Amino acid sequence: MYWLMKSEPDVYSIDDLARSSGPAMWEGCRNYTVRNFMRDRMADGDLAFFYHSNSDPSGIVGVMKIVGEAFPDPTQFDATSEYFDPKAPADGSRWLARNVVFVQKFNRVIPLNELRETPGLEEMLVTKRGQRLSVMPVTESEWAIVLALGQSSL
DNA sequence: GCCAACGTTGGC
DNA sequence: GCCAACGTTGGC
Repeated sequence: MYWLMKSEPDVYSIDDLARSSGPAMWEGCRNYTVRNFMRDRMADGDLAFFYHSNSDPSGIVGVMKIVGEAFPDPTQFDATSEYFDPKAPADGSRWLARNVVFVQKFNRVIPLNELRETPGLEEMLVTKRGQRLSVMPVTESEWAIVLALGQSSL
């Protein structure tokens, strides 16, 4: 499957991922729909768009790859972390993380506005009003269209 | 910084 | 199990 995963670049950007020598942990997701995606639908080797949220402009900035399986997010047990969850069951099943590796940074940001205006992306979840999931599926045709935009030098 | 949308919590 | 209150996301 294909995915879109959001991060605020002030917190973690695609440049941070590109600098990372090995896999990076995608942590801190605290939404059950996202948890279920990461647990049940996401697979080793899946590709994902890296989306910068709360940015100027917000948009898709590159591609990464999921490596390995889901595992308990260690930040849920870390009292010093902003992601600490005092009610998290000890088995770690409430909040999961995934490892990701950098694949490519696009020549340019593909802003949300452009996604909304691009034929074929009318149903893309990230363009929907009120859509707040930080991890969401992308269809194969959406993937191909966005990838072509990202590899153009417009 | 505003606020719409929507997820989560908790009283009942 | 309903639903009001509250918290969070994230575009603008």
